[in-house]
Amino acid sequence: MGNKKTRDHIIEAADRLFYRQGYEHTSFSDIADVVRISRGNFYYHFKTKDEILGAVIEARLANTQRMLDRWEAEGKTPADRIRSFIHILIANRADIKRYGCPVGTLCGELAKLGHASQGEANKLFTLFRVWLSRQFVLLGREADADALAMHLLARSQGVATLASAFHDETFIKQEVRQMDDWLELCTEGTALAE
Amino acid sequence: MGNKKTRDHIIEAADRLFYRQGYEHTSFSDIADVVRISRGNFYYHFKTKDEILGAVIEARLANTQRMLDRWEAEGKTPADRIRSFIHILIANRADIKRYGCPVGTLCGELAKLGHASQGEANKLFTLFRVWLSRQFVLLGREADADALAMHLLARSQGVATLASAFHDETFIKQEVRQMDDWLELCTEGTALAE
DNA sequence: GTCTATACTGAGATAGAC
DNA sequence: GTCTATCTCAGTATAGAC
Repeated sequence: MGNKKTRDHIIEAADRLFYRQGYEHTSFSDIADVVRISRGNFYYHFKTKDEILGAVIEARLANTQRMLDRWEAEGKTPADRIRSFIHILIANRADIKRYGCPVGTLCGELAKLGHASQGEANKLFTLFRVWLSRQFVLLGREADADALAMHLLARSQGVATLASAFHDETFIKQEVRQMDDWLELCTEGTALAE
Repeated sequence: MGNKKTRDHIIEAADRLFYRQGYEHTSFSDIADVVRISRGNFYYHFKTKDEILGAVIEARLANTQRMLDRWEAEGKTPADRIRSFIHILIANRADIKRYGCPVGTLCGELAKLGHASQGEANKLFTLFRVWLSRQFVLLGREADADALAMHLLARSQGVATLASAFHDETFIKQEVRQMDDWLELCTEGTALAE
């Protein structure tokens, strides 16, 4: 409908700013400055700030799903695909060091705010959880696939949190190596996870 | 100096509210309501909101140090002491499920705000890191003591983040069991961490 | 579809009486 | 040491011109 560009620009700018500064700490002016529109014009595209958040989460869900689909298509084995997940920590290490994980920090903030979009944001986690779980099933770990998925998610989150607190990229690489080793063990038969 | 009670009440209330609602989202009115004083009276005790945050972090640092000292005194072996750390996840699981880890979420928020007290808050992590590292040295893991400490810290953080997102206490217990097993392996000779 | 002007609210902060 | 009253400012949101 009409000009979709401005709306998309707003969502894109809001996405970045929410990640870097947090949702509550980001004002309309902040977004308007980036998009180069007036604050007034803003309300033509979104009636409230919550609405922007909704659109941002929606966009993130779509982008995440696309990424998972790509990993699914490109990875030859389930182990390869899980490694794609593990290695986003490396690919995004510069941002993670500065702003933490985009999913974890957003969900954390919305939880504290008691925000209505909490549930939607948590779906980002669910997307990864279900996808990883499926890969572990393909790996022959039907019995504990979901537990393994949650375990890996948790480790990634922890790495992001500490890397951010200590501004330490080396730590990320170190832990990624351990996760790779751990995955290796997972693929060898049906022994215990660790 | 004079009435120390009100000041302490303010710090205590602010501490709770910052944990549950986040620092930025907590207003003077929120704190004043809990302490049952007027907003005006507030400024007799603290000149700015940042000053309250400083006092809260100071109090948390002191409390954390006391807790570590207690663990040190009570734990017979280094492994026992490390287990004290791991098991705070169990002891505080109800709060963690609702509000995440008090250290991780505060440091995360201050990082996004670009707040001046970021460094002070991160000292909370350092307190745990150094203490854990010392325990691993006593365990005979001089070579990788700090890496093990960071690894354990990261896992705790990840568990707290996901437990909060999925409102899942069972997951906490499950992961704590795995961390106990992992610690067991650490104590057996000088093999690889995992 | 974009702008300017403006209303309204809540938050941090100050002044001064008691 | 605590209160009420008040100031200032930033942020969300609206109205209406262009």
